[in-house]
Amino acid sequence: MGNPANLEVPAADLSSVDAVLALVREQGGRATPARRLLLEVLFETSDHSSAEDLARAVQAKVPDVHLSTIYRNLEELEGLGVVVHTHIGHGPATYHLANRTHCHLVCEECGTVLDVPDDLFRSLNRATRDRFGFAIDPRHFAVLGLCQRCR
Amino acid sequence: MGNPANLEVPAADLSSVDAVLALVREQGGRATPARRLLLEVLFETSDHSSAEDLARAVQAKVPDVHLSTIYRNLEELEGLGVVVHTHIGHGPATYHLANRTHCHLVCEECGTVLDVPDDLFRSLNRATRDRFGFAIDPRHFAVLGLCQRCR
DNA sequence: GTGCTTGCAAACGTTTTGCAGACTC
DNA sequence: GAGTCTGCAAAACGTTTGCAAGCAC
Repeated sequence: MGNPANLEVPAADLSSVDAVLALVREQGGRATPARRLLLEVLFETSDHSSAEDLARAVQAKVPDVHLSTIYRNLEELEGLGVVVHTHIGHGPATYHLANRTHCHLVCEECGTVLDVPDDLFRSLNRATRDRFGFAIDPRHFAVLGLCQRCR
Repeated sequence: MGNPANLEVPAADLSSVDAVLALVREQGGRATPARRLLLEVLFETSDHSSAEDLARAVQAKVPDVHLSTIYRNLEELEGLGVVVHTHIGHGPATYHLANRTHCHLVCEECGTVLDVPDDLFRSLNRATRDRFGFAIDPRHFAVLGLCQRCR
């Protein structure tokens, strides 16, 4: 209610890999090695990882997990509210655990990514809502511009 | 100065196709048929056109202009400050004459695109500038969210 | 054993690039 | 004639999909 972002995803239990796998099983899914490995990597990683990055990290543990499996699992986990993806300017989408989401400012010049709190967008959200009935989701797409150094 | 957006592009003379072609020639470029046709289409079109859309419109006049030529010319014209491109959610980039730029709100659910005035972003720009030294460019990427109907 | 999941290969949509010939100035 | 621009084909990029075999339950 006081939340400026609209999150359609239900809040899932993200306390551990096993908790997520239990949720997966509850929904009729299976606890496969590939899925567990991907979750382990997601729990270990904190920065902005593309599907390719995640695949590399998983493959460092078990080599023959295919990139398409990573994509399919990310999609599944996103539907469960476990994972969220963000588009950071050009280039590939990045994926995080849903409880680590935040907004991004990306420099068009040097590509620097600034992680910023949601509350920055509160007044924009109020304005778009009042004037257009539009509720922004500032986490899904980054906002581009010029960072301090490049201006 | 009172402009919330930072436009690196110099203000080009966009009064007519010929004015732009004169500018192109000034920069050592040439006034080719393909380039003239693309400019004509850009002057005639007002809505959000992808490179493919523009190619189709050009090809309706002269069939054998290739899509790669459209891309190359759009890139050139963008460097000259004549054209600007915007990313509207997923899907292809859209191109406009630089003097017709504006900001976009895009519904994640139904895809509706709302054209909105720059001044909506003024307070966000102030906040990112004060707190992070970051000057947003709200025209380059659309802001996603949920429109009135889909909420 | 049912049926979800996987690896692989191949396609996808958008954009970029290498090249030889054609055109503008 | 110098150098830009073109069409074409092919590649690049991130992502999705079809399929038969493989695994979780």
